[in-house]
Amino acid sequence: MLEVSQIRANRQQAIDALKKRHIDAEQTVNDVIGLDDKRKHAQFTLDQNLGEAKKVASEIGQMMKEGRHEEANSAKEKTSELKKYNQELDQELKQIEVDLKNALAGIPNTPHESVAAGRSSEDNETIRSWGKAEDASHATPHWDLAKTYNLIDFELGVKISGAGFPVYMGKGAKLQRSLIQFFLDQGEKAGYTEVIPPHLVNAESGFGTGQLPDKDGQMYHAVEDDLYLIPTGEVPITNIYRDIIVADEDLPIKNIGYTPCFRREAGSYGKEVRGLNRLHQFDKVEIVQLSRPEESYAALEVMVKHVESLLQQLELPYRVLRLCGGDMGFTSALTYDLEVYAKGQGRWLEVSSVSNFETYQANRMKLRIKSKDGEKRLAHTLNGSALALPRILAAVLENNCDGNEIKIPACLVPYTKFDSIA
RNA sequence: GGAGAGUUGGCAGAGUGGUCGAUUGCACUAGUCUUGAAAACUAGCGUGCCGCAAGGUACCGAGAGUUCGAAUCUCUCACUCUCCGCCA
Repeated sequence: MLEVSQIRANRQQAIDALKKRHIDAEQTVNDVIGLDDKRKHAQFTLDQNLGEAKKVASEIGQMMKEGRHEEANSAKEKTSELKKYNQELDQELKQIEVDLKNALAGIPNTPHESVAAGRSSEDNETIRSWGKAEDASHATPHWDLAKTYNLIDFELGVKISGAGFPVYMGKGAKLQRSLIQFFLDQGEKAGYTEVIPPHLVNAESGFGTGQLPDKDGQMYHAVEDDLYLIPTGEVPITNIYRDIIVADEDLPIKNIGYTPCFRREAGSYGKEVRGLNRLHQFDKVEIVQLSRPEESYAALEVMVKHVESLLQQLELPYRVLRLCGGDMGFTSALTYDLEVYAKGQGRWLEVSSVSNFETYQANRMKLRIKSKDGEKRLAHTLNGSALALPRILAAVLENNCDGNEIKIPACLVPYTKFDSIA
């Protein structure tokens, strides 16, 4: 959620920045400022009236104490009208606050100045790439390899749950688990503290990181208990710090966590989503940072480098993209996507998304920093996949198969305890 | 799932209708004292909103209600603890 004070101070910049998302925010921004004006006025009037009511009440108390009952009774009668009026004002103020919050929550984050104004993934900018994306028209896609080598059973998953819920088996399961362990260990080396958060969250948490109300239909909802299955570890891990004031000297705060992720992916079908490319349940290791505003963009770069080092150790060719305004998530100010080249499909697969949300999530969550001299300000939040498992697994299988056996990348062998799948 | 007891500021813990946003202790910050530290003493020390400020206003788990007036009374919900039941 954008801050009203920022919108007021930089009204035109905000509108211009949102144009990169192809949103004309002029009307909404004016509405927000108008509602905020109304809110301030209503708050002022209410406070004044409450003060008056309070004064009368304490006077009555004094009269009662002194036994002046008649005076007290006549004063009581006079206050009833004031009381009624205050109730109306209170309702009015609450309504304005709800309207204002809804209007604000409906505005996406303002893109960073480096973000281009494109419309779709076509307009994303490739920042750099590593490794060679070999032509391999004869290479095999992972869904065939998974079957040949008995690593993943997609049909079995269909029986148990439905499409998009694969069953990993034997060395496939071990490889998956090894990747998770490798990612966690690398994160710990980079200074992240591991957490294992809940996999179901309440609506407040969903709102805090911005999944609600924007992406309501994309999450599984356990209606009976009004809990949502997490679409990413970002939600529970970032919400650890909801309604928290952190001491400046405790920053940056760096957490890493492995969680399964659940996404409804309503309406997806076709070869783009075949095999492991898009699932309803998948595993991911997520890194989250809370940062001082002036340090958040430096932190973002370091996070991207961390993800790159994982891909390099896995020897997977990749490229780093800076997303354009039209392709960027609702809550993000700047997002880098990392894509690996999957030889068997001849495609780039998105395996990580690293974002700086600036104060957008912090404002929703009321996550603040308190400096030594008592000054309070909103923190910046950042997160990134480090990494998302299924597509990494797909790329590892496709890129390391020589037609005979699949070689395990050296960095994983200490975890898998086998160096090839034959 | 059943029965009972609770939920107050960073922590502990008073407060059962009228200057209570809240006694006190600990922790924390600054100062005095000290060669330094400790101790002692002094002062400060929650959050939101309105306001240039002075100040005002709201918040005692959440929401609603009774009352001129609620931390205190009533109702609903959430959570915690104890006992019983069930269970990896």
